[in-house]
Amino acid sequence: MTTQSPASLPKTYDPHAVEASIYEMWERNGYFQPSEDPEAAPFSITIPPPNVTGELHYGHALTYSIEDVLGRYKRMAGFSTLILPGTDHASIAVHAKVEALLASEGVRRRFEIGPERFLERAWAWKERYAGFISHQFRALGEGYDWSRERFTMDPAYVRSVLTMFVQLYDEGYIYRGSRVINWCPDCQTGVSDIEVRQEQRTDPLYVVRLPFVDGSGGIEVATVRPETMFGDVAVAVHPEDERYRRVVGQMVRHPLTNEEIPVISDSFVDPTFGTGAVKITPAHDYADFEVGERHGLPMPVVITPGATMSASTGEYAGLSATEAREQAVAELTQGGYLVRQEPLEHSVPLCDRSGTVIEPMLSEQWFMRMDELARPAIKAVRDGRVRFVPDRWARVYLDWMENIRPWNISRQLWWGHRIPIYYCRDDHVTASVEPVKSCPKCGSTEIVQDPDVLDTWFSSAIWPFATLGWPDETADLRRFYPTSFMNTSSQILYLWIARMIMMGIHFMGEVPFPVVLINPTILNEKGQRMSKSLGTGIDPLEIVGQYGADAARFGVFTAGSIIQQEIRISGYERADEGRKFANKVWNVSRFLLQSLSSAASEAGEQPLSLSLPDRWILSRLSIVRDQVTADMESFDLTSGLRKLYDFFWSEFADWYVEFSKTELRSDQPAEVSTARAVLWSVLDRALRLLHPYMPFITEEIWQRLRLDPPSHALELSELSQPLPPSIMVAPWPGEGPRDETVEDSMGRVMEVVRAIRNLRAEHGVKPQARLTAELSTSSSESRLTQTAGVIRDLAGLSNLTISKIPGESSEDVAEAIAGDVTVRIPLSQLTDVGEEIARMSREIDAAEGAAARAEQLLGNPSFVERAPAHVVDAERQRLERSRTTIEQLRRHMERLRPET
RNA sequence: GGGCGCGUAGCUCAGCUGGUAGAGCAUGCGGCUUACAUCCGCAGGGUCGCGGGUUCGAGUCCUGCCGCGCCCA
Repeated sequence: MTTQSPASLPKTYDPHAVEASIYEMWERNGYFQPSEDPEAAPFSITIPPPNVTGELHYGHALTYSIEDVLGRYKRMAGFSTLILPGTDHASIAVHAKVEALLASEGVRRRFEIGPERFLERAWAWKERYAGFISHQFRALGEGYDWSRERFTMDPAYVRSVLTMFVQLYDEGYIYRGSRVINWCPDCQTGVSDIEVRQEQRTDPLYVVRLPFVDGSGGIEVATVRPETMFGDVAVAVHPEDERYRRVVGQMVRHPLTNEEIPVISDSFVDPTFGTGAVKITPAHDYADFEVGERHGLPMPVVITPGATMSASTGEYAGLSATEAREQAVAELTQGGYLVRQEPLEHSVPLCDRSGTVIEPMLSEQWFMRMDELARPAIKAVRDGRVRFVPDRWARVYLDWMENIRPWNISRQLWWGHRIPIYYCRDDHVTASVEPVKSCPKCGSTEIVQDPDVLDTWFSSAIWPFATLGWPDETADLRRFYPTSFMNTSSQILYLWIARMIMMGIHFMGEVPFPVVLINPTILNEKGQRMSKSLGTGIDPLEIVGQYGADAARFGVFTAGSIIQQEIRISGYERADEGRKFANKVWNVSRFLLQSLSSAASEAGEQPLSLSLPDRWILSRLSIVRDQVTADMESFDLTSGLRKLYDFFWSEFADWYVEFSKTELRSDQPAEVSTARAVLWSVLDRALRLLHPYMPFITEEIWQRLRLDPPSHALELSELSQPLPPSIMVAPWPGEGPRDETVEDSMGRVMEVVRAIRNLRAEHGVKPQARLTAELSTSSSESRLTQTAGVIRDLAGLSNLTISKIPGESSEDVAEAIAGDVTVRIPLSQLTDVGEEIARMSREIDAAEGAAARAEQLLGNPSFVERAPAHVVDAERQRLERSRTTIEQLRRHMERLRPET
């Protein structure tokens, strides 16, 4: 951070010169840590932990900046604020990365080097990449408490996970069982249902005839996977299907295995699909597995974890599934069993992680019973103890929760939390957080631990309290649980949000957070979901490097509403807009600091004497303050930032700063010192409002601003000496004065200025030319006389006269009407009469249009009768004003015309 | 098949409980006006996807279609 004299600001804001040192200053002073003040209410967020191997893309900048904006706002508003950062160990993702690395070294499978060496490599990988994410967070300005950073494989966190497992095991929620699971042959592990995505494909459907053993014909079944026929144990038909009623109970001879299998009836069969008869392969199909269970059928596994045919398939053994399929089709054709084949559009399960086709496979795994745990979590959302923003997501959550299925929590991987289950030689099972040395049942010391690890999402389910120290009753846990807010993408609503709510209630007795903001999916300019691994992501550091962190944040908040389902980031236009905005803020501040430090500031103590423009900007700021505060509370962060943008640029810079130039030149010392105080305090308050969004530039300017507030400025800003050391810990601006009359008056003054500018532009008057103008109004002229100076300066006038009623002009004039004010400028100062007449008729056309519309509305009796009084009244006034305008302009044109 | 979101100016998007359509970028004209040319002033540009309906009045509510996307089965 620079500490030179306030007046020596460079002409252009350079984010890169200041950002790193400002962040370092915040962190060094401990501003990211929660205040110890026992009076301060807590506000806490445990950030959604990114994958430790991943890098953040620009979409993440939205998620994580939302947390930072809320955190900074709440901190300023007096809360003891904790934003706790961390990363997730991402079992499968790390496996994929490390195995790719090993492959490049010629190691084809992790099994070749064994778990110990593999884990060494995994830790090395983690160490190398973990720092990168925190670097990205810092570069974006996220004010997280790094002293409390957590990783899901930290020793303390591991203990939390094992404690969780053992308790759930002891309570009977976790059990070992054989079920058909989603096996990924590429990742070499099972994955849960929600880590599988469906893809529509068209494949040949083979219709195969299975002959009855008694020679009385056969039954036709259809399959897209003939290679699984080695695992067929039955043929099923619908119990009410008349076509097959007689054959239920008969045996058919399987053409590939030559074994006899029964025809059974089960109502799961869809009689309208295919032939209405289906082969049952319990070990390799989810639905067939359930049929197999219901009917007590054998469940032979015929495909190996490596996706090759198992030894039991005879000459097929060792073939890949594809090879086996071709060979089986050939054999069936040859034997005359293949009746026909036809194309079928169906959905194929793919591994979310690797994209490989999932092999449904009977396997022994650890499962968790979810229905009972889901019940209170459903209730919590129904009661509103957890609220979704936007609220439509509550239904998506409830739909899933109400149909929840057992969760396969074991993974055949090495990187992760090893399942704390120990077996002795006699297969006694012990669950224990601490390593088991001897079997508690038989005393055997031949103990082996279960080889599998837990699903990563199992460990993230306790993130909101494990990070705070659970199962220990830490001070942080007492103070900051439940947390205050959670936000994430819709994609992990089931994987993570639902499970956190269930586990929070189960272990802590309270929901983990009252609000879940589902932020929009960020798409790139082609409309693809932004993802580093798909190569569709933009590195936020690239944006920060090009435009600065504040601009990068501005870009992500203004690209679309954060309430939407998706936001498309097309190019860097919004970040560029943010960069320009930052420069605008910078230059307004630069002007102000120069004005404050100019020689005239030695004018001595003067009382405050607020002019109309002063009162106007103070009132405008009060309104913006209230709106931004409301937007923060309702999480409409896009709206809040837009309002600040408009205020800074279109009101403060474009109008008030220009007004103040006139006031600062005044020969009245009180006027000068008041303008200074107002400038200072408006900038101060506006910077504080903007700080959560654009933390760096606001800090950089505020550090200079705080050095030397002009007299009376602090009372307008509700601050007192000594000023806070950083804008981060300065108070959130309180309510301020609002005055509608003042806003209305200034609105009319601005309208007059615009009218004159418009007149000048349409007559092609050079900007340097100074004109004389005459203003007249039928209503009170005091606001015009009060602001004559600023009107003159802003409209480029050398002379300005103000009168009560428009009189007759002694010379030809151009005329414009701004509300109840008539503006006249002698035509001799403008280009020509023809131009003025053309302009007039355009004006008259516009006024006639407005009048016609109002007339039509007012001519409708039901409008006058039924519309609210103020709407009708507004139309009447509009009509009257338009008519006056038309009349006046017509008269004016009459006078001009004879001379043309 | 069920659910959800989107379709507004050339482009990207705002438009809360219904009351004469806005911003940024782009475009045209004029300007280095001592904070800013990363700027200033002025201007042009929209049958708010299409059809019905409710209403005095609909971009905003209801309904049906069309197109794009996401989620679930």
